[in-house]
Amino acid sequence: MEDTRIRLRLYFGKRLMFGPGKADLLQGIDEDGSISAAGRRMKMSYKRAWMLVEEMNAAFGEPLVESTRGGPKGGGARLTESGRAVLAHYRRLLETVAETGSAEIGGIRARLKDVNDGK
Amino acid sequence: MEDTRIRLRLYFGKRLMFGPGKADLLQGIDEDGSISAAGRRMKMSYKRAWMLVEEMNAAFGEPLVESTRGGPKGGGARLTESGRAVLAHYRRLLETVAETGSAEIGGIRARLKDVNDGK
DNA sequence: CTCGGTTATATCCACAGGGACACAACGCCT
DNA sequence: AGGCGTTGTGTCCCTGTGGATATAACCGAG
Repeated sequence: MEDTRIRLRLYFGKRLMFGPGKADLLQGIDEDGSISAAGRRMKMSYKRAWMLVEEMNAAFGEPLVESTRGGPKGGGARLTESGRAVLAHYRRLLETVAETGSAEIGGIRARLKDVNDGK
Repeated sequence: MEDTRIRLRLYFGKRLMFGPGKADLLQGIDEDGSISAAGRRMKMSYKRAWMLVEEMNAAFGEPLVESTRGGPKGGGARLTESGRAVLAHYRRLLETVAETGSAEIGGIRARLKDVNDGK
């Protein structure tokens, strides 16, 4: 039952798509305080991580990630209030989908081969 | 408001992912009665269309698409009852998500730049 | 018995996306 | 002043995903 994963992407015009990758990256930055550290942890090249951040910051009214260069630890990055809000919205959206969609998802799942839900 | 599109993919184990591409293809086959016609219409190579069909048929207990070769019109394909059911479940799932998720989606959307929602 | 249009399948190849790598800029701390 | 670790940016190259293409099998219609 729990090997069913949902991936949900939002497309706003052609400007931005927000999905699992960006969400995880935001969370990683929030936890690690660093773009590169978050990228390493999720096995994403720094270039890619940085591109995603830039894309988000460009698409939203105020940036979701603030970064600083230099300093004691070389620099770092952290989520803005807006960044945390967007991430929270996305997380809650996924929860809602998992709940309200369970019937339809179950309907599809029931027709799958290999009904190893026993146990 | 309506330029927000939702793409939702379901992953069952590592066996199958069902998403917009396969759903549209199923619908196309249902309407056209042909894999190649459906593929052409949605600008998908026959190879790709056929691969998707094979993947689905292999993953589900009973095939979603039945196909025949030869005959008056060369052959054709049509959805099984199971295929129509899966497609219907997926469509309804998307509707449910759009409804129950509108609050959270709106929350994200509100923070986007270029607030051109004024008509 | 050939024609037509489709399913089914294999081979080859172009191309974009992303990774690896290199390097500059930055600023605090010792 | 120099070092450190990060952000920021460019360049090259590899890979694998899918497109293009070719061909066989199929079968009723005319």
